[in-house]
Amino acid sequence: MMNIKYDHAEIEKKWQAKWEADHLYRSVVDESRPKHYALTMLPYPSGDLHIGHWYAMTPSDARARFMRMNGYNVLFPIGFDAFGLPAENAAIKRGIHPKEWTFANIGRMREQLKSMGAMFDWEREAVSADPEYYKWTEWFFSQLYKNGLAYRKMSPVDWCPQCNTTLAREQVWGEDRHCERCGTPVIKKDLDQWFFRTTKYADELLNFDAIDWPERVKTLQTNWIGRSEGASVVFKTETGGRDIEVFTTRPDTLWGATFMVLSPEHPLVDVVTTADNRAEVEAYQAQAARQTDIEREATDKEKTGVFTGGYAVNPVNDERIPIWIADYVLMTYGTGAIMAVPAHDQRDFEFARKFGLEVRVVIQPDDMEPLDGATMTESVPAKGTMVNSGPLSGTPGDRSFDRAIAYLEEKGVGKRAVNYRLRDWLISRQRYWGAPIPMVHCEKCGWNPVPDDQLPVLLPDDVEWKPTGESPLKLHPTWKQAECPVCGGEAVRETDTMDTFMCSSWYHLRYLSPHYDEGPFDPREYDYWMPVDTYTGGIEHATMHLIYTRFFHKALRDMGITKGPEPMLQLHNQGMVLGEDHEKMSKSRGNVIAPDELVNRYGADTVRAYLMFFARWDMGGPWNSQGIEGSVRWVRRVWTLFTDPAAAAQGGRNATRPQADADARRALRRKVHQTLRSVTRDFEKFEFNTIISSLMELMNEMYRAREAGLVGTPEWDEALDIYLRMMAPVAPHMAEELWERLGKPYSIHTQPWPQVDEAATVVDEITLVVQVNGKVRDRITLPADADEATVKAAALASGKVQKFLEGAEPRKVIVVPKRLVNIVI
RNA sequence: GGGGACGUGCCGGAAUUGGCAGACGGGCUUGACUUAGGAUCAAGUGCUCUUCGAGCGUGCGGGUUCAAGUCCCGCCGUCCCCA
Repeated sequence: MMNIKYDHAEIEKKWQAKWEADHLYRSVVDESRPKHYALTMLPYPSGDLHIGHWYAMTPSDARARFMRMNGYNVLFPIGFDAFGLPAENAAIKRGIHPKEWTFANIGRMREQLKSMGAMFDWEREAVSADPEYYKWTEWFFSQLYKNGLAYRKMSPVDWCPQCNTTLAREQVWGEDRHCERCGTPVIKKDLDQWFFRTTKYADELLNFDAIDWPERVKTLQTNWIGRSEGASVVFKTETGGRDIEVFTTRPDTLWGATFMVLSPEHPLVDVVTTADNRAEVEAYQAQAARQTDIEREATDKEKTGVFTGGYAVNPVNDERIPIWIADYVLMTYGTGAIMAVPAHDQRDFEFARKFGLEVRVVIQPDDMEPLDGATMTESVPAKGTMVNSGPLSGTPGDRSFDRAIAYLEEKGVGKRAVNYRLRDWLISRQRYWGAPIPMVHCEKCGWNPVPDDQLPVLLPDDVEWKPTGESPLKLHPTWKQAECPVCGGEAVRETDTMDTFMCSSWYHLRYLSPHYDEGPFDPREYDYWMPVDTYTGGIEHATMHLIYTRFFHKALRDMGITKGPEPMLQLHNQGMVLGEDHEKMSKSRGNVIAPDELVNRYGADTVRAYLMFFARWDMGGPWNSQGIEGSVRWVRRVWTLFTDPAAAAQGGRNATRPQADADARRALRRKVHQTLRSVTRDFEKFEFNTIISSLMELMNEMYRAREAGLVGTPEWDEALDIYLRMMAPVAPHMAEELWERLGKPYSIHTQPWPQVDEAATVVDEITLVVQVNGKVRDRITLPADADEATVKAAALASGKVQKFLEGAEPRKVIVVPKRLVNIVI
């Protein structure tokens, strides 16, 4: 008697233990087989595994398993992005050391991850907070520094007063410019900080030729980098003798520049401001500093500003134009100064009208009435023929841009220029729990990197936790003391640590050889496994991690450390699992779904199946605790079908049923191979929800086949075999158990993916829809190879069709082979 | 204000890319088996009309086409990114 009961806890425990003991998921370099590097974004060890982790990882795992069954040597590693602020906050709040907190969380999450039954190669686990890992994070910093890609600069940076640290531009979100992590609005601070020269790679980062990534991500990155072409133009000032450089995308409007506007923070404000205007200017600067960038730039806001008293000279016509300051000009875009062309820029126009400045038309669009600066009620930003523009007057709109630049270059007052919105990556963090920046400062020799043989600069364990806003490293009595690597004298360590995005920019490389100590990775492993073939994770990293990691790869490539144009060839983003209330899950809303409870109750296989089934993976959607019953039933019914196949046959009327006929057997085989075809295609395309529906359909068909007495036929046996192989990536434990019970060789996960027998999928009879004027009126069954004339005749012969024709002669008959006939009258 | 995504039964979602709208699942209704049912099995389930049959139906309004959820134009709504 077979075991009828499906005990998921026992089965999952049994196979997880066996797989681990057998190293079933160990991936090693094997030149004889094609490789496939499947990577899922590494988790932050926050404490507990979230359903979102399951949603990101288990379909990725299923895909990796599918690739493995398709003959690839698959690497599917996992690790932890273990540095970061929450650990430190826990330390401040509860007095637990960040290291202790982090590694305890990792221990718990490791077990939770194992309950997924994923094919992670745990022997490659990498933890970014481990010294054997961050040694190399530091080493990469030194490499970037030595190659001129890391530099220190005093600049106004975004500071989160809650987290007490600076943030990269990418970590500042939303209209109110809040901290990505805690939601607190950021403020500006002038600080000496370390930056990476990401802007050097701006153009290359805009090139996506070598990668197959979602359009959405490419668009986000393109917009983020924000390349615009134009000209940089130098305006001489009358006072102070220093020049103001501006960037403009409209050099063709230069003759219409009737004033200049500096950002209130612009360094030349002090220089150009006259004594009479100084008080007013300083008052305005103070007021602007209190506003957020968004408030300042809001287009519906009344324009404000003050005159500095200073004048500049428009280089194209030598006219004297006043210099104003206004908060709508931001220091962070371009040069922090603009030439104002009110006739052709709306913000400049509003400003000019408010303060009574001249509006001078220099562009006349061909399809508009002649413009008049004195009376126009809004700016005209369209291109058009240049007018009132000295020697360039009359230049048509399609040539104005290039001619204006040529003129500037000829006169030596400006040149073609490209501006990027992308900033250099600010990586300094004034916190303890991060990879130390391996730099020391000596009074005599300045900043120098810690020599490689002294890496890693270890974080001290004995630090004080005070919510002072200062890094504990700064307060440590001895840690800062160092020896200057150049002169051997006394030097001071950098106490800032690195942004954790630095750690995650190269974790895919550390997985290759997590314990290798002659370099960040073993080159043999690199040559075999890299690049990553499929990368999966959330879209929220589009302008952060995914830009950083591309930059990192390219910078390293130029140093000869990595190879190839890109680190990750294909990217797939999963959506988000929402709460049952259709809202984003959060503790405060109380709509969080805990995967551990689900696994206890239903088993990992069922949870995996439901996560793949309930929504399109790239879209995500609301959790439904009622809906998971569908997956529960599917798993259970499959179990019953396999463990009790003869029940129906033995149990009653079916016992007396004659042997199934050839048609039924052929129909079963057809359904099996049709399902195999669509499941294979859907796995290739990461369309998991339709994989599960196809498997459900086939199961329903197999139940009918069982009723029809097909158990024991070769077609039935083939169906069982193929069914389990298709199911193995989705429900690995149950598939393995049933595979064993069928007496097949261990392990199902090393079996080849079945091949579609196209001949078996061929149908010999098809049902055609017959429409009259596009409305379905009848269905006719014909041989699949019936020719058009036969189809037409059969359609017209239909009694129902005749009724609708009412004797009329068809004007047209359209035959779509194997689909329908449309009779037009 | 600019860019992008989305809008399909009561609900989650399918639709081979212009060819039977609503696959698969949840829920619900009815029935069977049961001491019992939040188990299992079977049937039904877009809306409207009187059943047969027909009409209508993929956010709204137009268009192209023999044929539109799918393509085009204009709106409305939701969400995201950038200003």
